[in-house]
Amino acid sequence: MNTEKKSTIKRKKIITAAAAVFSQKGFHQAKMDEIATKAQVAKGTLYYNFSSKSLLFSATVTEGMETIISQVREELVSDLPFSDHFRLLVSTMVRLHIKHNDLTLICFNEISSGIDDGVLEEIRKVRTRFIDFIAELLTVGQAKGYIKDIDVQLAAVALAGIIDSVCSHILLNPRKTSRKKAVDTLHEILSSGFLKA
Amino acid sequence: MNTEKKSTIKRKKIITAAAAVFSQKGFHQAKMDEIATKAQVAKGTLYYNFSSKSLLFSATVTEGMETIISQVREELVSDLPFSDHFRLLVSTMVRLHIKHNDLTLICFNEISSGIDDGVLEEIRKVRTRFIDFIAELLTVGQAKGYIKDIDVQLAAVALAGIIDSVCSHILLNPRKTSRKKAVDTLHEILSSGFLKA
Amino acid sequence: MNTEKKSTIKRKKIITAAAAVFSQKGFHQAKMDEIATKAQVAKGTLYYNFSSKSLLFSATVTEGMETIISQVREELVSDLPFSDHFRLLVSTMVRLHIKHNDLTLICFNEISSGIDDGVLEEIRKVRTRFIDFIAELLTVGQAKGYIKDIDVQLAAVALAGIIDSVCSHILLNPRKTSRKKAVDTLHEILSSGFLKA
Amino acid sequence: MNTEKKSTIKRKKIITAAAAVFSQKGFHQAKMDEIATKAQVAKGTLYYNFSSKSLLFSATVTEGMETIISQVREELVSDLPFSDHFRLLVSTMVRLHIKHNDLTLICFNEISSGIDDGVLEEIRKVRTRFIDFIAELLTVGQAKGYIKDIDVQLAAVALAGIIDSVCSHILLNPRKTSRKKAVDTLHEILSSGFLKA
DNA sequence: GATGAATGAGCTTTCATTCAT
DNA sequence: GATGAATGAAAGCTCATTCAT
Repeated sequence: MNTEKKSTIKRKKIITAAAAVFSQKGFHQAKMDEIATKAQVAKGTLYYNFSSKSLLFSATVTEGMETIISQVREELVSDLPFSDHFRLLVSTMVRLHIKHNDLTLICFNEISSGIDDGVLEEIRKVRTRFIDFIAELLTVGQAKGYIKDIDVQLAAVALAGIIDSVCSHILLNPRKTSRKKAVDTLHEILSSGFLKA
Repeated sequence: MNTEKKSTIKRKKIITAAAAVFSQKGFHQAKMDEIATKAQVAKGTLYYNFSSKSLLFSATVTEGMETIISQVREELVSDLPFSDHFRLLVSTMVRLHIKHNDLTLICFNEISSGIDDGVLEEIRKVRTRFIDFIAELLTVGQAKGYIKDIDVQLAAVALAGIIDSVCSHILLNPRKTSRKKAVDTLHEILSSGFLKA
Repeated sequence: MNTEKKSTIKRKKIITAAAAVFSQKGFHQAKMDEIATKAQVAKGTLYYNFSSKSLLFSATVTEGMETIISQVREELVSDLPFSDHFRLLVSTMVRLHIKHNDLTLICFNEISSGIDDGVLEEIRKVRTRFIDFIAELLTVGQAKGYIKDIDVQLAAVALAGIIDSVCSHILLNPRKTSRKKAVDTLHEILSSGFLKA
Repeated sequence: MNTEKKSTIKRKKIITAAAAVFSQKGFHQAKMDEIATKAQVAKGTLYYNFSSKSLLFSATVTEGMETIISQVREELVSDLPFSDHFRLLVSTMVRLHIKHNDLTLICFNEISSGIDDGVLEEIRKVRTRFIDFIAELLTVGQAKGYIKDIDVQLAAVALAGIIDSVCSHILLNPRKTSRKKAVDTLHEILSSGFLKA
């Protein structure tokens, strides 16, 4: 038991370090050396726990995204009337998106960059997993009669994209754009679109 | 005249090949050897025309995006009534986004991954340039009284993000999602939002 | 103990190989491949131990020169009367200069050729270190009343130069010039100059 | 005639530029591009006049050294009594050595650095030519009864080495060492050696 | 005679991965 | 389980040289 725990702790240290480095540098620019140093572990230990860089990346992303999804789920449990609930959804997603910027960056931007095909597939699954989760939320909204009768899958993709884009913009231009204003605008657009009634 | 044309032609061949390889493989996985082969020039010629991989990347993105912007501008000249015009805007952007998938992929996804700082800055400028262009279109719509009084900059970011996300989805799941349906859904969302009236 | 020794041994093998190749080919013409082959290690091992070619060069020169200096110092310990002692100094320097031709060649000839500035500075320090060592010997001679009252720094530079030049000449024309004759002539010149009394 | 002159002028411009660049950067670090730029000539023109970099180097050194030798010869014509004449020899050589530092640097320091064998041979000849010239001066001195009966060839090598070394030292430490003091010390050593009478 | 765009062999350096300890 | 010295394939980049104009 002790031994197993010890190794579990090391595994976590590695994943945490990996998440930080991967998100900061991107897959190809992240070096196993740096991850090992940051995790306070010898390089060999990385390979003892994950058989390749790609697999470490895969594990990092997958586990991280699971965490985010469960956090969103937790925070959305509420008894607010729907109009407030939709606003909460938007602001929660923005907050968590920014908080876990490392992972979302990886998950939404590093899709193309020439990683092992097998691993790429894994990353896509994670992304799909996230989209499905959003679609699920939208379906609930439709069932309750608040959300329009549109293709939830596509709508989820659109929602993820719009939030990712706006959050990245906030992080890149923190002076020009306040988070509150961003949430307001997002909420406005997502509620009733661009056009005047 | 002939000499000048010749060098221009070679430059273009290189840029074209670079766009293809960069978008397919991402910056770090794209190899100068492959670009050279695809452009049917010697590797040295790459460096004779662009002093580094980063600069070639930068030139590829910048020139490509300029092309896209001017194409959108061209296609949007029309005398349609506004409701149709907005639909045209959406469908045009989707079409061109998909057509120039190489460049949009690079431009919207390769922002983080450890490229030279100077070049990164350049890429950001290109992205900003595109956002500004969209914002400009939205401002015109506001002036004509069709578009809501929202922050155009943020709205442009949102618009770019939503289109990018949906187009990537179409390309990744060509069987599941037809382009027409995607445009319809996008138009619906962008016109009047997710919520029932 | 064993582990430490092993890495030390490899380091030494590399330095030895590097000294041979650098002196034979000069800094720019020396190839890391050749040094690796000669040291019987993989090229990566060179970089594992020395972070760049320049630094390997620097280490090679510095460590080598230290060795020479301590050898000269050892061999000069003697109780000979001064007149013999001065002859011993000259012949010892000639012998060691020729024996360690690799290093002296590097140290006195490769000063200009476009190496990293930082490393160049290091090489200059080594050279200065050697000159200072000679100056120290001359100062002792002055204290004992045998050596003229001249600027020891300049005299040391002159002494190093004359010996370097003559030794190179011997090595280049081994048939024409015997080492004994060279030492005799050097001793004559250094003792009482070119001019008749 | 006109055409020939024109090409001669270009040849000279190239040689001048080459001397500057080679001496500043050393053979391997000197780039044909830089020489062409400095000579205000297209790169092809370099190859039109000199079939390779090595040959350009060779020509540069040879022609330069010829110039120096004839300058020394000119300046040494004098009717001074010998004691003054020897001092003049030393100070003249120092002055010209420093003035033509480019060439002397090349000629005395770039001998080893992995240039084409054929060219290396050429450079050695130039060096020998210079040594022979000095030896010739010494022989005259011996004939006149002022210079000791030592091997003139070796003595010339020694003289060249000592002057090269001291001059380099002056150039490297211009603040610490005045040229006058250097000439005085050199003259003292070369006249009557290091030892007290 | 003169040019400069084009070439490609060859170099230094990086870094994921392995394996003896 | 854990380590880190050692590896070597692979990549970006340089630059002397060529040749069509």
